[in-house]
Amino acid sequence: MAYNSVAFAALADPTRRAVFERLADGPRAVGDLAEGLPVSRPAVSQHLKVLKDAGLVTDRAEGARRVYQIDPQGLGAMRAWLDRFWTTALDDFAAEVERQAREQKPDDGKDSHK
Amino acid sequence: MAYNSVAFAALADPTRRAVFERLADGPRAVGDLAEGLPVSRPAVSQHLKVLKDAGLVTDRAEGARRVYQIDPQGLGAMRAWLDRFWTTALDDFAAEVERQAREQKPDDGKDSHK
DNA sequence: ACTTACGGTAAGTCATGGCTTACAACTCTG
DNA sequence: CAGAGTTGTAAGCCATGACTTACCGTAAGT
Repeated sequence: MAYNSVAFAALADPTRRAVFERLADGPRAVGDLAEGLPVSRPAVSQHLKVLKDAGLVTDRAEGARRVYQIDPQGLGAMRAWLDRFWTTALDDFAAEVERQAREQKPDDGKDSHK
Repeated sequence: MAYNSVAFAALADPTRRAVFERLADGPRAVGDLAEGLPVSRPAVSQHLKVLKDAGLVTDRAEGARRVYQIDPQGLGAMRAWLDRFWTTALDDFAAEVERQAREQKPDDGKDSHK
């Protein structure tokens, strides 16, 4: 419930989004994620902690390595939050278009014959 | 296209999300939005600029006042971005559950030898 | 034209957080 | 057991950004 509040902050950082996008190809270990990214491995480790706290990824031990993968939980919370505004946004947008149309031709009575 | 990159950063801030949520009730003016929030009016104005640049709100002049409302554009971009990971996340999650189940009872027929 | 209301912008302060290097803990291999 | 490989954490530096007050432009009312 309180997940989305941290989730948006988690995905706000470009580097963190890059890490998250890499996880879209499937589960990966930390060092594997780090190489190719323009930041150090500890930085990636810190980013993964933030993503984990946001409920966006999960981690499991695999020998000496630690494998991370995308967690549907945080993702679902964000989708739900956005959907709360989706219909409202569309309604407001439609109303705005209508408003502008009335502004364009104020002579309109009731029936526009063409 | 490049909208979602700024959109997540825009919704990362709690105050900005509060402003955005207030807009869910319908279009409002700046001063109207400001009162009730724990920050000054210029702060709200700055937040609205960020939300506007992110394609999350639109503004129109209404006399001396400026009315803001939610814009479907940025919202749609975010939904699209999240949906790219949604199916992947569910697949990975299902695979993880399956993996843990195999770990619990290694006598299963699939790969019982090690 | 003067005054009031509304809102965007500039300048400056201060906390947040992203990055680095250094170090500690843990696992596997020889 | 020793050494290499893999990862999390601590400490410190520094850029970003959220907030404030002060100011300016614009629009309506008298």
